[in-house]
Amino acid sequence: MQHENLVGDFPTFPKQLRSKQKREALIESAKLLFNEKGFEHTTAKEIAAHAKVATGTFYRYFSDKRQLLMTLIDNQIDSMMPLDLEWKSGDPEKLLAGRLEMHYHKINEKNLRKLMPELLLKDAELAEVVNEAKMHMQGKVLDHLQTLQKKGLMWPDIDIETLTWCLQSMMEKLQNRKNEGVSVDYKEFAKVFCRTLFPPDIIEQMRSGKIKDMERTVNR
Amino acid sequence: MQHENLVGDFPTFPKQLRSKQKREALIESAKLLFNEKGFEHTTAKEIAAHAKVATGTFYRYFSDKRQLLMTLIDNQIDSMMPLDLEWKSGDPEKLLAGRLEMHYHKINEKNLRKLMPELLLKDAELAEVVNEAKMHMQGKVLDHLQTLQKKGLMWPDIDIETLTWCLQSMMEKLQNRKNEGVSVDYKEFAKVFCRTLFPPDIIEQMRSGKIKDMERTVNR
Amino acid sequence: MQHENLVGDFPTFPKQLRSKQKREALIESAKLLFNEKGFEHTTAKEIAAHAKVATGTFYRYFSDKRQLLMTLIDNQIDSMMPLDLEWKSGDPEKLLAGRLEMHYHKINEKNLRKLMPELLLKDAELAEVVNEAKMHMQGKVLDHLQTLQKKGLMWPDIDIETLTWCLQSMMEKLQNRKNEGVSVDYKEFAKVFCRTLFPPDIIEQMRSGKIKDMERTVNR
Amino acid sequence: MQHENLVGDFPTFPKQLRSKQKREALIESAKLLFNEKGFEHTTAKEIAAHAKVATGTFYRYFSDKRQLLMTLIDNQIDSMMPLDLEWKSGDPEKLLAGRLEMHYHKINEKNLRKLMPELLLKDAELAEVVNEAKMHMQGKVLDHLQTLQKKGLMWPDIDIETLTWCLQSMMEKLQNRKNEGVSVDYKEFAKVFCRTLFPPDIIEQMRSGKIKDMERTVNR
DNA sequence: GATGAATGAGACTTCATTCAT
DNA sequence: GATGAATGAAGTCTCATTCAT
Repeated sequence: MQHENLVGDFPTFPKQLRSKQKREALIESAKLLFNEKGFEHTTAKEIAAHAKVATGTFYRYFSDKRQLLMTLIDNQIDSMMPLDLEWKSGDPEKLLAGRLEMHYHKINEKNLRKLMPELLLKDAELAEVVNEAKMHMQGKVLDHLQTLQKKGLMWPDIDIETLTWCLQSMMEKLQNRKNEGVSVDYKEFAKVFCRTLFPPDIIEQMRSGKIKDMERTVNR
Repeated sequence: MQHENLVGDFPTFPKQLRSKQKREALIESAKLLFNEKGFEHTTAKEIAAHAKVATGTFYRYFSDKRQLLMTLIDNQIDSMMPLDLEWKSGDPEKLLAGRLEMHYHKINEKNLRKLMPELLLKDAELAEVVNEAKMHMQGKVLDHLQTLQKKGLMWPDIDIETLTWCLQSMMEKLQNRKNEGVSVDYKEFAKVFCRTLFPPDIIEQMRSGKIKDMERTVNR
Repeated sequence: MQHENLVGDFPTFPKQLRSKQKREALIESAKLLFNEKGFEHTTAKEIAAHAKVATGTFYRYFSDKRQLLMTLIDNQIDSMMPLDLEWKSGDPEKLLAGRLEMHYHKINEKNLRKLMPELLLKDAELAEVVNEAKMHMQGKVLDHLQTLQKKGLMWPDIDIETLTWCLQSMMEKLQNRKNEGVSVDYKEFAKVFCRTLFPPDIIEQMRSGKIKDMERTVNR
Repeated sequence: MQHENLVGDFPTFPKQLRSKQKREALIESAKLLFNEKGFEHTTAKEIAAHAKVATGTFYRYFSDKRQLLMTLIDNQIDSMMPLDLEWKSGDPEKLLAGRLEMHYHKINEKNLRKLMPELLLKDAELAEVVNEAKMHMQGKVLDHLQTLQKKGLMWPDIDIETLTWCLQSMMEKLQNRKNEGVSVDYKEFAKVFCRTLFPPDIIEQMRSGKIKDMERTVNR
């Protein structure tokens, strides 16, 4: 039969495809609803309904609500990428402002937003997963700052770990702020961040192009 | 007997006293359990049991769990006092380090800890209460920094609101960190904060005593 | 002391008096509240509060809520007196209208009103008490009507028991109606009742005074 | 097989069927238990247990106990149809006796019995629903009696509204009586009702066939 | 696989009754 | 006796999860 041939063109995929779509729909719905009403106040039934599948179907794809949350967080962790801190020559404040904007743009596309805070406090396994990811990022940022410090581009007497932590804290808070719907002027934040990171003379030099290739130059 | 008379002056409010104690016990238990397992995962029954009273007694003192939380937060809000920023002459980093230590010491005595994050996102009334408090504090800090900026003690080209926000963010995060049990080296944080606030030459002048009475000096 | 003498005039009564007053207050409050919100929806605490005594005091005077209800009903039963059916000469409709009015006036002074219906259905003991009272009244009415029938004043072929029951039913319903606040025109009801009781020629005779002493006369 | 096709025409709505059955079971259980122990003393859990479903299932079909009661009453209201009063020629007492019997037979098949009295007094919405139904019926009866009065078949000087109310009251009481399990001799009641409605000469005429078609005759 | 009705444990809350003061 | 805080059993209702179709 012709019909069968037509169908045959997608031999076994349709099922798997539909499956994947349902899974995705569930994840999307969960993300949306968790953000809107919080994990505890979102019911499995609601998620299923929003994803236009039956309640029972929920449990075909996820062993339980918690597991769905885990999945969500797994997805999100990628988005918790560290801020790109590859300094190029030029005005560091402008550069950073641009980086910040892009960073948050990327993040907010797949953000779990307000979800995590309380949850992490109660679920050891969850907390560990997230923490590991944070550590990893923190490490990357740390490396960078250390390099910069070695090159003499940063305050020499500041503890890099503390600084890293401060940076990340502000980044997280900034993200919260965005989540709350407050518009953010990246330029101003970049200014503050730069003051925290670099001594004023270095900023001046960077701005005037005297420090061209920050990756290699050490000129103090 | 005279003693009896003396005692008689506080005509033994046993009921009221015990009442207050029970109320306190409930509050303490709630604080503990909320922090341990989170608001949603703590039941009224548990709180009552932990406070060694009957379930019904819980409802004598609080209309429900949420109201108890409100009480907790009310208590805590006082502790969300802004950091004391009255700059005296002397090394600003040392000064700030001392202030930070004292600030967090005070706060942590009555801390709600990990409680709030998720909750605030969903409960409009709650959020408002807390937000108002935050606004108030932010206002105080803002005033201070504005004064300092006018006196020419701070970076002249930085947006004070942004700066205030950054400071407060870091303060909050620092508190979180303490809550997580990580020990904090206030000195290092003070250093970072000072870099963010003051240009290096000013710090130098403060340190060397050239700026003696920061409250009165205006050297623009 | 004079004062003691004055007081002494009511040597031990005051306590008992106050006691009685509290008891009465409780009963009154219960009557009021039961009528307003129903037995089940009235709490012991409310009754006590309304009577301006402590909750515990309630249980000094009544072993429990149910017992208070029993007391209420005991009081009320007296008021379930049968309608006075002593026929005098004169217009029977006018006579009956007056009797009806007085009857309901007396009843409504101490009425439990809407209370009983459902309650009686569930509490065997309660039901029995009330039923007994009803029987007793029914008996009285029955006697009267039988006498009237023997005298030939009533429809001769009607079953007196059925008639009695009908009368009482209407009386009860009439009371309900009053309780619901509907104003009642006793004259009209009297007319209907009379038609039910007496053949038209008898009514005519009664009206014209031909039947003078209904207690003794039999003139058919 | 043909049979299978035939069955296929009612494509076996097993879910919906079972659903309906559960709903019915709940309603039946509620009716039974409400009558047995009263509304307030019956718990949702009990109803569910009696209907052999889980507690939660109760709440699938009814938002709460009260709503179930509403349903019950809705069902019952149909049965509160007014007594059929279409008079045909013949002995009016016999006719009425037959009508009464049939009327109560129909009603008692789906009776809520002792349920309503107290409930109606407290639940405004409930009371309204029932009252409306009553009004409607009262209206029908009223119309009939008015017609009869205009035709000169009834006591001319009696207020039809009062009479209607009396009739309905007795009807309701009669129903109560049946509910209490007392057997009822409809003949006797019919006799009383007829005396209340019709003057004796009319009854005589009806009986002797002089008033043949009561729907058309007007002998004023 | 999909469906959604069914389940029942457990959270929340009320209130009759007791009891220490 | 009086008080009213305390008790805890019991009712209401929700929702994560299962399971028959």
